[in-house]
Amino acid sequence: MDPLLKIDDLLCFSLYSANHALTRLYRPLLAPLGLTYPQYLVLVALWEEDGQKVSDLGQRLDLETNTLTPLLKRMESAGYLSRRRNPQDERSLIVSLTEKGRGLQAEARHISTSVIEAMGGDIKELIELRDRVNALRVRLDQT
Amino acid sequence: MDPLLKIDDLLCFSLYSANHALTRLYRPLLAPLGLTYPQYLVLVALWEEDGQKVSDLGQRLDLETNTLTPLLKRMESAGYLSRRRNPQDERSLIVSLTEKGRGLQAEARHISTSVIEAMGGDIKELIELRDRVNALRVRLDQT
DNA sequence: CACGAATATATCGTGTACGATATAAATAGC
DNA sequence: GCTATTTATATCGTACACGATATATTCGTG
Repeated sequence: MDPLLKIDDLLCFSLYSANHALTRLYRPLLAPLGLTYPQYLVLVALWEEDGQKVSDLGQRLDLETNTLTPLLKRMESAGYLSRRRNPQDERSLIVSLTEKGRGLQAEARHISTSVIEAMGGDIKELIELRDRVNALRVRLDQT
Repeated sequence: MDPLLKIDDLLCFSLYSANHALTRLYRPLLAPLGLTYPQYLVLVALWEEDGQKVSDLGQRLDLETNTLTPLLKRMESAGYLSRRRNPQDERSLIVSLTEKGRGLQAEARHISTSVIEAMGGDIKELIELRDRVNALRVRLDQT
């Protein structure tokens, strides 16, 4: 049988499944903050640069507005960010951190540490894997 | 700033995003067959071993019944598989391929080829990446 | 300046994911 | 052989993901 047609042989399955495993790892770490894993990624993006447009976040996270709009509304309800129309262009929406949203960054350091530890702790190895997976992602997006 | 707190620096994000990119790659390939990517993975698992219990599939694919039950019902409606109670133990459900479901395996070879090509085509490199990602997944599942 | 095209976000429908809970069948102890 | 427990699947509620479509704002061209 084609060796690439067994479930454990598929790179696509290993990525699919590793992503699930990561979500499961993050869940209990983020639950106390009332955050999901995609919401956490939004926070990371905003900590890196506050006041982004929805389309900026979409580009950074590779998500469409049909995913982001309801997600951002939930985060707004939870008090982590604000959504305001851009006065320069009323079509676009500026997403900004609240004080509460900025404050979570301190907690996040602890989460990062836990995740890296669960992944094995070898930073050099993790960075190499990250770069390879990122390279694959870029290649796939070009298609 | 902590270099592991920038969105592009997170291994978790690269996996999350590569998984999305893969789903997008598979979508147009699977759409003509009326299949989603997780449904395709179920077929791959059944091509490898037909007549598995729902719990076997769950273990192989790392999914719960709350995900699999509706997914398998949709695939049954589409005529790709049958769901029958195990006569030896009426609690469990045996999932078996129909003729139609088995027949898709020929088409899958073409899909596999397209995907590998989109990934860059270097099988050796892909296998190495797969093994590394799988090792990470195993480590995460142990936690 | 009018109006069609382009842009930015929002809405809708379907399909995963998964925690929590429910239901039904089998098993273990007594 | 009867009941408590365990096991296997199913159901429910919430939250992504995303194709398709809608709405509102801006831009471009005559």
